[in-house]
Amino acid sequence: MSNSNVTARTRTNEVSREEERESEETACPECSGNLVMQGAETVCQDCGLVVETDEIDRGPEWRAFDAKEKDEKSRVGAPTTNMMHDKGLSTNIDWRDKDAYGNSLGSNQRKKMQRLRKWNERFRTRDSKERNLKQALGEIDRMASALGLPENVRETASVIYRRALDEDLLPGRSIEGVSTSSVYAAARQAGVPRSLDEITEVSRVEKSEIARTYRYVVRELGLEVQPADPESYVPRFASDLDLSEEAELRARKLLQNAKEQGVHSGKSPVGLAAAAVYAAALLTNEKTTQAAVSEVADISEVTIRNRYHELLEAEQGLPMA
DNA sequence: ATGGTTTTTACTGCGTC
DNA sequence: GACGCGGTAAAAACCAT
Repeated sequence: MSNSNVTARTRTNEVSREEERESEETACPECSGNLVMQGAETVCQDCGLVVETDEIDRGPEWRAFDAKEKDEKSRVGAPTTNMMHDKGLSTNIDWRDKDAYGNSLGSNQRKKMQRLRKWNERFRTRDSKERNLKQALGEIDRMASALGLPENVRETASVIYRRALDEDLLPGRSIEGVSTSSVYAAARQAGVPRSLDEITEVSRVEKSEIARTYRYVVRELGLEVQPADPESYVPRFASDLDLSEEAELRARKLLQNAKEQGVHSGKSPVGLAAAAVYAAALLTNEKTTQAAVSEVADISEVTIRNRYHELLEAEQGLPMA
């Protein structure tokens, strides 16, 4: 250690100690975004709020006046660094089978060292997974709030991601892609689906990759995601279009009806929902255009037309509900 | 890769305000 | 004339094989 480390520094005051304890929470108090260290400051990744400026002083609290005194008073190792994910605190075991004096080890010792290396490596990769997870969770949170998804969806998305990580599904796939897929799957499982297009809007990866990764994750994890229920899109579309409760109910009926008759197999759920909403608006004499529905549902007008004809036809076949 | 199905794009004609 | 709506043909996207 160099002599410059020996300079006296003031002790950390009580206030910053208090802050330190509180900042163990990694969420930003303002927007609950991720916190990151930038030099001596802890700032929020999302809103830029500076949470903590008063960094703990990690220098020695004593002074030494010569090398001998320093050796006596020193009781710590290398300074911590932010450049390594674990701040340089993890253990490294040399690959050489030599002891501290450079002598070769006996065969028993060699075996022991091999075992130690193995385990040390295992714990270290666990650390890297933790870090990976942190980043992914931040992403999941960001996307979920951008999509207006409730807390429990983020929860399940995190669980899915964790499982993917545990099953070693990550190698070869981007963190982004997998976390996006987790959000997509979680939203569907929770009955508040978002279309792939909507997901793609807020993700940093392309649609094709999301779809591919999503399929992969679902398959490998044996996730049970039934095809999205068109009905679950209805409330959102209806409220986006300022339609009445009545219209919303009407749309649901239309869909249930269609479901019983099996008209909807193979058609995109979003298209069905959009068509039902449009048809319902018509039936309740509320003002909407195909263009408007197409807008909020991200579905072409043509598809809406085709679907809503089918819906009405199905309605004819059955007694009015 | 291929073929079948669904969705989208682009365009056209009709009626209404 | 612009707008909403309906229809069509061809292209594109998607899916299972």
